[in-house]
Amino acid sequence: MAARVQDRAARSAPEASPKALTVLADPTRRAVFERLRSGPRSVSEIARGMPVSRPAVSQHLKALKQAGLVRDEPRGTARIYRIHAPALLELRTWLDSFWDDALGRYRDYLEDDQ
Amino acid sequence: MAARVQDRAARSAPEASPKALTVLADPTRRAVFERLRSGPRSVSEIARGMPVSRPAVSQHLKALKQAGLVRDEPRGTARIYRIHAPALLELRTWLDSFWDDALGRYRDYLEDDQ
DNA sequence: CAAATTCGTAAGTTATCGCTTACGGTAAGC
DNA sequence: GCTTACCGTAAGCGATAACTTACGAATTTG
Repeated sequence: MAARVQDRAARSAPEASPKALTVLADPTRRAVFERLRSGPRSVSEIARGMPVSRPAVSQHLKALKQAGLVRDEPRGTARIYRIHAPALLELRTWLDSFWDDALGRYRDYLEDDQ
Repeated sequence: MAARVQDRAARSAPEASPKALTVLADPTRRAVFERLRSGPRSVSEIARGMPVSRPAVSQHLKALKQAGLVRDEPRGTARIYRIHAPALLELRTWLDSFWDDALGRYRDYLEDDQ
């Protein structure tokens, strides 16, 4: 079991944490992002029924785009936004590597407590 | 393939997004959290070599604790902090459900482009 | 018991962030 | 061609958040 701890330590990679974490912190921006979960939407469609103005939604979409979380595409005068999966994978990878270390140490912690 | 899309839509759960997301947004606080990745540490040990003061680290630890991401334990005059894995699982679950929808739609998007 | 170490919190300051209103630019409809 | 719809950005404002310094509480050490 000492070997297990050593393995985890070796796996602790000096990995950069994704920008997605910073961007997804704001609740309103998260709501915008989650509206794209069921499929591509235009800006007006996203803003419809939200407690903030349409320009505010545009600003959130800009931030999401810069973080690589969404892609946009013109469609007449409208602009269609969709979730860009690869950025989500990056976040997932970061969390997974973290999860490996944390869970293992958590098991050790519980065993020691026993 | 229409059935696949339908399955994904049915799996779209009205799930609350974890507080961990808000707390892990700040880069400095993320650095504090990542210092606990290799094992439990005292506050002074965490603050050593960081660009912010020790009280700042204490404040970050307080936020992490309120989000359930860390647990603390007195040890003489010191206080030992460690990562609390279950909160990490909650974040992982949120991301996973998101991932299912996004990845499927991303595949559809690429196929349509083909 | 006194000195030293470790830590949390309060108070105050500064910078950043999210929002609104206002405006201009572009494409579709009549 | 003129109007309408849709969108991005600039400017300005208010609120929040992160940081520093200062202080006091709790524990160990000599």
